[in-house]
Amino acid sequence: MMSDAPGGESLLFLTDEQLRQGIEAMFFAYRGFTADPDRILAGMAYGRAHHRAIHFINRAPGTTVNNLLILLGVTKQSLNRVLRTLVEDGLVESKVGKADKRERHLYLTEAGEALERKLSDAQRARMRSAYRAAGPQAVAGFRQVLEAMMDGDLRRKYQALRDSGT
Amino acid sequence: MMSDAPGGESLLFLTDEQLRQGIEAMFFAYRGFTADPDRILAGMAYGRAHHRAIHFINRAPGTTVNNLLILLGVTKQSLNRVLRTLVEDGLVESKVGKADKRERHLYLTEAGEALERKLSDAQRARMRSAYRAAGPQAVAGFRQVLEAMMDGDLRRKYQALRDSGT
DNA sequence: AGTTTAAGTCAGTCTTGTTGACATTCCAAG
DNA sequence: CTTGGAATGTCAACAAGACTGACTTAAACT
Repeated sequence: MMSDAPGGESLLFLTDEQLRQGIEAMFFAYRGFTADPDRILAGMAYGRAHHRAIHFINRAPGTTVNNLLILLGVTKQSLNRVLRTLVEDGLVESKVGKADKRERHLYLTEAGEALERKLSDAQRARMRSAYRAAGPQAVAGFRQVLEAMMDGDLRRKYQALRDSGT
Repeated sequence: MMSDAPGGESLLFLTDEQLRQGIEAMFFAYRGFTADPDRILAGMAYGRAHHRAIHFINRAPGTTVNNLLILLGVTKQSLNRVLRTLVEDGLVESKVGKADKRERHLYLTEAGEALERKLSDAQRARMRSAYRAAGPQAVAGFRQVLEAMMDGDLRRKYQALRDSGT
C-alpha cells in the first residue's frame, strides 16, 4: 500500500516514483471530486464555472465582482459572462454598491440557494464518504498537504475564508 | 475500548462547514498543483491536455490510444487532436501493434521525454515541498483521502498504475 | 462473409478561458 | 473645482479544449 512505513523517516526517501503517485492521485481524485456536480449541471445550461461562482457567492454573500474573480482566478470578462447568465436566470442578484457605486455586490436568490444546495449536497456527500473511509487522522493530513500545495496568495485567501466560516 | 485515537470520534461531528472547507481546499490546491506546468506550457502551443497525454505515455510506454483515452477520460476525437500535434512535432511516436495491427502503441521520443521531465520536475518540486511541509503522517492521510474520493473505476486504474510503477 | 473493434477524420457545438475596447465612477493633485 | 488617472464592470471577438454524431479504413473475430 503506502509503500514505505506510514510515518517516520520515509520523507527522506521521497522518491520521484512516490511523488508521481501523489500527482496521479491528485489528478484522479479531482475528477471524482467534480464528477457529481458536473453530472447535475450537464442537463442545464451551466457548467463548472457557474458552480464555482455560486459556491463562493453563497460563501460570502455581498462579495464584489472583483473579490470573486480574484478568488476564482479568472479574468473579469470570463466571470462576467457566467454572472450575466446567472443574473438573467434569476439565480443571482447584483446590487450597486452604496459606498462605492462602481462595485456590484452579489447575492444568491432563493432559486440560487436551491441550486447551490443541490450541488454542494452532492459534493459534500462524496467528501463525507471519503473522510469516513479514510478516518480522522487521514483527514487532518489531507488538509495539511492541500494547504501546503496552494500558492501563497491563494493560501491566505483560503485561510481567511476558512476562518470566517466558523 | 477500540483506542479512540486523537480525534477518534470527531468523524461523527463532521459538519457541513468542515466538509466545505475540504472542498475549498481541494479547489485551491488543484490550482496550485497545475500552476507550474501551465506556466511552462503557456509560451508553447501546448496546454494541459498535452501535458496529461505526455505524462501517461511516459508512465506506461507502449500504451494504446484506447487505453489512454480511458485513463484521461476524454473522447478519442479530443485526444486525437492533441496526439496528432504531438506526433507532428516529434514528441510522441505512434507504432502499429505487432500482435494486433489495429492498435497504435505510443512512446515518447527523446524530445518528448525532455519536455516530460521539464514539466514533471516542476510539478514534483511542488509536491515534494508540500509533502515536506506537511510531514510523513500527513502524506499518508492525504493519499488515503484522495483514493477514497476517486470513482471506483478510476481507483482501480490508478492502483494498477501505481502498483506497476514500483 | 459478416460483424465487431481500434483508430482516425470531418463537421459542428458548447463551455470557458483569453484580449481589446469602452463606460462609469471615484479620488486626488493641480 | 476641475481634470486626469485608477478602479470597476460590461460588451465583443476569438481560441483552446471538451463534446456529439456520422463516416472511413483496417484488422480481427466468429
